Amino acid sequence: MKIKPDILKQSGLSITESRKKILDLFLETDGALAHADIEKNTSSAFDRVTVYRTLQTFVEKGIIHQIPTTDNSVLYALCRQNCEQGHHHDDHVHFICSNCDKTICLDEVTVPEVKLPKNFTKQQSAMVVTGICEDCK
Amino acid sequence: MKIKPDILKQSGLSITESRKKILDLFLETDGALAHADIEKNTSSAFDRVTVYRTLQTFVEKGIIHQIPTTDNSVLYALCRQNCEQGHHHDDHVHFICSNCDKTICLDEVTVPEVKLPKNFTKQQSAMVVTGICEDCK
DNA sequence: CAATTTTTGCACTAACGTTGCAAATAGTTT
DNA sequence: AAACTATTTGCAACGTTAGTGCAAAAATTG
Repeated sequence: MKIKPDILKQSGLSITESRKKILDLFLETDGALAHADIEKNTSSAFDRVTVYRTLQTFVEKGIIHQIPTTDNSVLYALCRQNCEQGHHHDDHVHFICSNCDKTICLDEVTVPEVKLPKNFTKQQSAMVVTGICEDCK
Repeated sequence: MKIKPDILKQSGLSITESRKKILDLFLETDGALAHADIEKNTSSAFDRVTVYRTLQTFVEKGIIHQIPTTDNSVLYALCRQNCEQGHHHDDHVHFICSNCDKTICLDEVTVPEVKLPKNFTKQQSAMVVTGICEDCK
């Protein structure tokens, strides 16, 4: 398990209550978190705006990444593995359970390469699989 | 090119001005459309609410599908190929151009299969690639 | 073309996200 | 450790986006 202040310090961020708490939440949580989840889980200890700004900052610094969804919600997740030192791999597959609605980073499953049509250049790719997770089976 | 009334009729929908117009838009457009694009392109001929409801209905009936994004916007697209008779394939890759911001359905590029960890069951999968499209090259 | 069903538009409400600015907190210097 | 500087936070206000109930209008049915 990583030590929170380290993650923040390595990213050149001041260490504040909200950042520690929100980072904590990510470290404790299996799946991905939506803005609303964070507000709920911090029992509104912080202002909505702070949460927005913290998430924004974390994304900029590469601490968390965003997960695409089809339902107008933005999800954020921390990569567990191989993402220690600032540079960030979010090339793994995300899994959304249609039963419990949790979003899980499948760190072991890498997004496969696809052959794009001529004259298309790839920068990034993301993959989301929906289905039933191991807990709901 | 498909004939609009047919698509509507086949889905068991009444044929109305708004539905024809919005369906038209999708048939004319290369890429995906956001709610806002539709309002703009119909020059506000219809109420916002009508647009929302029309899109909802189209998704339910499998005429259009939603595209996952990371930026809190919902995009809708019509499948060009192999989606005639009600049943719907949205198993192709979506491409978002980081230059012109258009979202394009790569109907020819199928989402590759991935091997999920034990006890995960797949229902659907989606893949989004960002990069530079053929027009911006 | 009249009766029934469906769809539309309006008004209202709710949720989400952003910005400016003053107060508070964290980092830095001596 | 105190004083200074820089950063971050919370509040208030604002704007946009999305959803609902209900009466009017349009479409379908016979």
